[in-house]
Amino acid sequence: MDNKAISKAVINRLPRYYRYLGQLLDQGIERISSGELSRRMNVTASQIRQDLNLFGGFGQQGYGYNVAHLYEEIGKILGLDRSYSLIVIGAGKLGQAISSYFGFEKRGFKIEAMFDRDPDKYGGVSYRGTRIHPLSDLQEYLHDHVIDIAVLAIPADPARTITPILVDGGVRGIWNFAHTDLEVPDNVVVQSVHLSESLMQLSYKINH
Amino acid sequence: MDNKAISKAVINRLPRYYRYLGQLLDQGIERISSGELSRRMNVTASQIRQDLNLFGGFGQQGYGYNVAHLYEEIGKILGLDRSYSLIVIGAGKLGQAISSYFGFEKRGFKIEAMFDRDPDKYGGVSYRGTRIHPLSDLQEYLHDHVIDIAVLAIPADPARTITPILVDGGVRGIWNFAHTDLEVPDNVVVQSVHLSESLMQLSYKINH
DNA sequence: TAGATTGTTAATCGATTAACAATC
DNA sequence: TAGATTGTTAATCGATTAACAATC
Repeated sequence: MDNKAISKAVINRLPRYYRYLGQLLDQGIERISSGELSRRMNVTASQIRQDLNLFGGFGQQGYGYNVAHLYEEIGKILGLDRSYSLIVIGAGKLGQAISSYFGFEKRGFKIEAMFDRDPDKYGGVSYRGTRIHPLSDLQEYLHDHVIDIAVLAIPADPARTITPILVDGGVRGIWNFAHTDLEVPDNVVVQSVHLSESLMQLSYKINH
Repeated sequence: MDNKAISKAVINRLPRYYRYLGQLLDQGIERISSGELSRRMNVTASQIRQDLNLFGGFGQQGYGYNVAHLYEEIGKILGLDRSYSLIVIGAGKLGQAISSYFGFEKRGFKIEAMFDRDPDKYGGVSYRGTRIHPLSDLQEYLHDHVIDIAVLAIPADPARTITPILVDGGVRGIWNFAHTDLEVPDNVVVQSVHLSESLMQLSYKINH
């Protein structure tokens, strides 16, 4: 699947291809050329062909790309052909927002449990009865359950404190919403969403 | 302030510099060399010097950079030396999470109002008494108030529908959490946070 | 002054775009 | 077949890193 080395830039673009292909699929469009997709996505056709070709010949000369096939293949590359078990650390508003977002579950990201320092405070907030455990039970929980991804929806300091517990507990990936970088060993990946940095980039753009 | 052209890559890094400098400031550290900062941030010293030099000589040979001064200057470049009026469209969990995040207000991002198709549903959810208006009042509201930034915490379809109302209403920037691209004229900027794409990037990394 | 460290140029690396032969 | 469009190489562009003279 990953014959040639895939650059970070391409990986960042893949989910957007996936989104547009999903839309085309919904519209009942069967095939698409790099030129037409280029017009819709506002990227060059050349880049589309370069990107897609990294994964092997999905296209066909004179025809273009089969939407359904390409959608499925990109889904596979992104790892969306399997499911993931998640826990959410932090049952505040952000943790609730993530837990209650239906779209993630649809894609195979299943939230198994939530954790909070103060689980009583958030009685009944979670979605579909996901239980909120006390944070002190985290280590034991990870000992008893196989968890692929932990979502950190807590402040920076506790996020740094909890990270080693997650790593020791066998978590493979951390989706980090805390305003801090995290140190993890090579076998664990971190994907950060720094909301305040995104907002600063917006304010920069407004002023320039 | 912006003598030389500033690349997108540098802008994306600025908030991270700002965060680290803020930490140094909290730790009472007065000066920092590009070498020491490089060690802490895991980037090359060369890149730090290149980046910071775009904005004019903040450093001093043989000394390094004055933390407080550099922090302030980067804040100015990011537009954090002024305040912004915001509205949040969508009073669901995500809209609530954003509205109730105290850090934004501290940085001068002031949430003036929230809007929802169904404002009664979310009675009393907002932070510090920010009022939730019916979405049907949006146009009139924007006529009567100067709003810098609109936050879109709603699904893709309504986000596309509402965008022209925001643009006509004089909004300067849109912080977009909807899973869609938005079309806006040149005088309006869009900063998107595509959470589902971020999660897909994480799943890609876990599998490769 | 001597040492440290920046500012800045040059070299390298990587990513994007252009072009066109291959081929469906 | 002729036309369309990919796959892929080469050219360009941009971003990062290395190196070192300038200078505090």
